[in-house]
Amino acid sequence: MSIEITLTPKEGKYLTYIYRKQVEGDERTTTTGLARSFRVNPATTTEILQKLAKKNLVEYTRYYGAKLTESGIVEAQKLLRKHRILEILLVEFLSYDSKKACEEASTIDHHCSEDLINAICRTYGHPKRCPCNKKIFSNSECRRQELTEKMLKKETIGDLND
Amino acid sequence: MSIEITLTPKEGKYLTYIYRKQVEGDERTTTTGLARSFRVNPATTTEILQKLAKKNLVEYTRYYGAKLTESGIVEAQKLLRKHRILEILLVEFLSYDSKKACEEASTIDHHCSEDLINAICRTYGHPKRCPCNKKIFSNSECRRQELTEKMLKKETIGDLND
DNA sequence: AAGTGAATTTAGGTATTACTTAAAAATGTT
DNA sequence: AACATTTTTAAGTAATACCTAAATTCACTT
Repeated sequence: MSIEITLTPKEGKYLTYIYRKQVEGDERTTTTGLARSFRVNPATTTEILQKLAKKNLVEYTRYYGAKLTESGIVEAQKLLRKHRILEILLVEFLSYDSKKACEEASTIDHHCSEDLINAICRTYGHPKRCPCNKKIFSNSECRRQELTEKMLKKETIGDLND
Repeated sequence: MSIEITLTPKEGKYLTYIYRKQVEGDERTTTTGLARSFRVNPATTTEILQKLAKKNLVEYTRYYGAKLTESGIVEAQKLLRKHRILEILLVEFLSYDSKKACEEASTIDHHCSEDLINAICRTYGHPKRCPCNKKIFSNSECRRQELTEKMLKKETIGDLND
């Protein structure tokens, strides 16, 4: 198994912010850009970028900015998947409008286990898009769990017929 | 409006623990009892009890123990409501077994807004019991929100008929 | 190429949460 | 009243997430 990556909530938020910037075509994310978005002092941003760099999630160049590494991209996509799957639950099942759904999802996404997200994902048939039409990245584990579930059901049915 | 009560996640867990003890008939909760349950040093427990006392949620007597105040009971019930409503979602909608549901609910209950909990509560028709049959405390705000929702719907229909 | 102004980083600091150990104090039990 | 146990206090640690002020680097202009 690969080495565990642990992220604090804020680190996660920075990571997904950088990811979104990158998707929009920005080669790098600057300290000031982050500082403005998160309404914090640039010094705070520098600190978090350094932590993300130490965890090998961003390639950080002093005085220049940061871009995600390969595993940074993977982590960001995992987090965005959590966020977007939650949005689906909120909109589809609880009738949230997509803006409120996004806000609420933001406060809990980091705390939700992958298991929970996968359970929602399976319930909605592995959706490919969130309510605002952004991509949801597929998760092989999630599909594997579904197969396991089905096999268990078959076994149970078998037992009943014994 | 009443003064805001803010609780850290751990303070919340201590509060609901004391509540449960009280329901079971225990007049007081001791430092050692808490320390054993949370697997921490008794000194840690003392500290948290003092903080809860400062927030007027427990009546804490040195060397004796703690019991909830009126507002402590209210807060504990709010937290337990969150926890139990989440359990319903996990069990009913996502097919969790009740043990796993409890574990997962514990990791997110504190972070869920009252709005989110109310939305789930309304979806399930203001359930009175969680999957393990524990009481879910009713919330007047939650029912009020439902009435508002219905009135908005009526208005919309009215508009269409204009 | 040097100077300047803006962006960025470093250094040092604060507050909060949640824990620890060790020593002091209170309790209750015989 | 003495002693063992429980509990508290005091002091300290580590992590998170901020800050200010000063130093550094960059980028642009002249």
